[in-house]
Amino acid sequence: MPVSKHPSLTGPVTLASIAAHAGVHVSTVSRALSAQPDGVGPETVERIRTLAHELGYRRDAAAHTLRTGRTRMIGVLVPRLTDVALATIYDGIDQTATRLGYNTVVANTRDDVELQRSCLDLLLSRRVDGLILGDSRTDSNLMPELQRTQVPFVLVMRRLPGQISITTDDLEGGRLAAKHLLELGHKRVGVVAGDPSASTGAERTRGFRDTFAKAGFPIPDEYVIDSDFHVGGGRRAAERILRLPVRPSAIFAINDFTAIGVMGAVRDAGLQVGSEMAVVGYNDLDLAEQLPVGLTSVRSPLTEMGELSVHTLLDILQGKEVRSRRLRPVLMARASTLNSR
Amino acid sequence: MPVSKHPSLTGPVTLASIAAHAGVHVSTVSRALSAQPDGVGPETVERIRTLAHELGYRRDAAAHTLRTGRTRMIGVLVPRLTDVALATIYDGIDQTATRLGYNTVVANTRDDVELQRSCLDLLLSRRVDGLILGDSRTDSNLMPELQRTQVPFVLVMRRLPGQISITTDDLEGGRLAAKHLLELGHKRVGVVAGDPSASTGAERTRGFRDTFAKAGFPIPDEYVIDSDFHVGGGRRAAERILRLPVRPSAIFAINDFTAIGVMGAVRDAGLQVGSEMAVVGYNDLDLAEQLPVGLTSVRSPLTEMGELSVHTLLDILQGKEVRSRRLRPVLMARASTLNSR
DNA sequence: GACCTCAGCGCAAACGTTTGTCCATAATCT
DNA sequence: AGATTATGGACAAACGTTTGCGCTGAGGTC
Repeated sequence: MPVSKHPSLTGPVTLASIAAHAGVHVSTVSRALSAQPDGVGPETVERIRTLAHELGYRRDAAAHTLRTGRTRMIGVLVPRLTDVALATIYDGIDQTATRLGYNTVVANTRDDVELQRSCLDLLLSRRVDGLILGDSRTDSNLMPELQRTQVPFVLVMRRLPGQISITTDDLEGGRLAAKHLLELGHKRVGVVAGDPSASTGAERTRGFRDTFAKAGFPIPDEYVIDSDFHVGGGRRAAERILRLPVRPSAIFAINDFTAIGVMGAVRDAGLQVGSEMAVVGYNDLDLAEQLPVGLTSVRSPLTEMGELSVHTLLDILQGKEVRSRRLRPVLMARASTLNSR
Repeated sequence: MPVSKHPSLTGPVTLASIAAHAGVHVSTVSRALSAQPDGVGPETVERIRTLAHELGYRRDAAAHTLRTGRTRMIGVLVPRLTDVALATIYDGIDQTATRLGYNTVVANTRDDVELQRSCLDLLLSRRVDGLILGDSRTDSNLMPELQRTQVPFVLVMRRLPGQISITTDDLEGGRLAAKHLLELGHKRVGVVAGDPSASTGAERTRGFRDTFAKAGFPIPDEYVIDSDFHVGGGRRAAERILRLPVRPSAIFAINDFTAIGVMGAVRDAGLQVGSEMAVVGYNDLDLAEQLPVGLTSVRSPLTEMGELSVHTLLDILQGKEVRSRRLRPVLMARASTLNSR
């Protein structure tokens, strides 16, 4: 416990103040407090360390960064943390980073290109050692600018051509959902397609549509509604789908939150989720299984993606060769489709 | 666009390098780039600013902090961001802070007292101007230590006696839930009580139990199960409640996520949520309304709590007098209780 | 025309670290 | 015993900003 046994120094406790107390030079204190105290006697190290602890010393991050040029910080950009999928990835990132001696600082860009730029500026001016981007979009041209800064980065969750990324195989995920519905006999289906500028939205939708097309049941464009990635967007998109002249028997939603919105719309249309309208989500958040009607969902290993993105970034920082990874999705079938015999 | 018209300077662009280009002193550049450029000619300001922009200058946060002692950063501590309620609060915090010219840095403490301390150390060594704590616990003694650091802070979501906090009136929220169930004729109910060391858990539960007791139906201890705040914890607690010799007709869950876990357990026990087992949640996340069985929930203004906590903290920073706030909760009745006639 | 004012800018110190270099003392070797 | 080598520590510079102060010269006042 940093008790104030040494009331003489009231101001902020710095290396200099510790040095004054210990009667040594500030550089000695610095070395004594460093991880490998070279060139300082063992008992001096001990004496200084306990003194520092007693005084409640905390290394000043700003000064440290200024001097060394390194922050041991990695910046993370996500669309929004209220999306549990992204929050889970960030959780994986933060845990792994912490374990490896790094800190993270996260910013929400709301899928807004302007905000993306300003958040990036912020992180760069904080001199992050590297970046993990969870919000990459095909309609933004941040990448060339980013590469000019020389700050290493990896993408997570969403891909972009030519960039290192850690994602799930979203094409395959879309296919899995489609095959599942096809096996259950669905021929006419709707899609809540998410944001086409995000690779998640685009690829999950494409994998899904391609599979239905190959099976002989191409999905007309009016059955595919773009949306955001949230409950409200799913709800609104589903309302449009349910108003179509020929109602589909199943709806594939781009993620679990939009799927819940779909469920709400289906319910309010007087239909039973599962028996009268099959619903498939994506990500398999832990709440999917517990919903009153268990939600069939394509599981993607979110925490693992977070971990992997940190490891990849750190490999880059150490000059290692790295490659993109696409993790394998798995379909978890539940009542929201299985009760649709 | 920061085009590299000036290839001469390849290194990082600093005030000094701009000064060299412009043929002025570094201090002039500093002033020209500051918000109110005093003592610099208007045309010099203009010239330097465009030059800085062309070179892609970004103020070095570390040096700025080191010199000024201020960071315009506020640190935020939350149990975990995968909890949508906390993520929403953080979203409110971050948006408001950004709007007011502050940045936020968040850390997850997982309701772990050890982690709390180390995260706090981290934020303090980063010299945050103030702190917003969303993870305060009655079983941790961080407060005295924190007060010694002189860094201003406010609590959000959870209260602690004697500290400035922005919360909802959780006692009242618990009462609202109880009154609602009493009006519907429920006499024997279970409670998924959350973490008793968090004021949210303790007070929602207390308000709920007190109201039932006053109505003549005290809730026995074995019908009140402590839990965490997540889906899995809700599920496990509900499983225990459902195994009780005399099964209750309703379950009050400490938040919406645990309520979803309760719904899963109820469903798997072969009961219909709503008609056979009423369920009440807390927070009214936007997904509550859209669930296959709409979840009755006590709405708490999460985003507003976030905003208010920032304003309060900034008021403290400006030396203003501030007071704790308890926002009013509202019960949103839906199918998970209304279909339980 | 001498004096003052003040705008515009340069000078230098300081913030708290880290780290290469150097010096004194003590220990080791021949 | 003298020369050499570790060893423990001091010294000082540097990282990029900000900011109080001082200097110069142009314009205004009497």
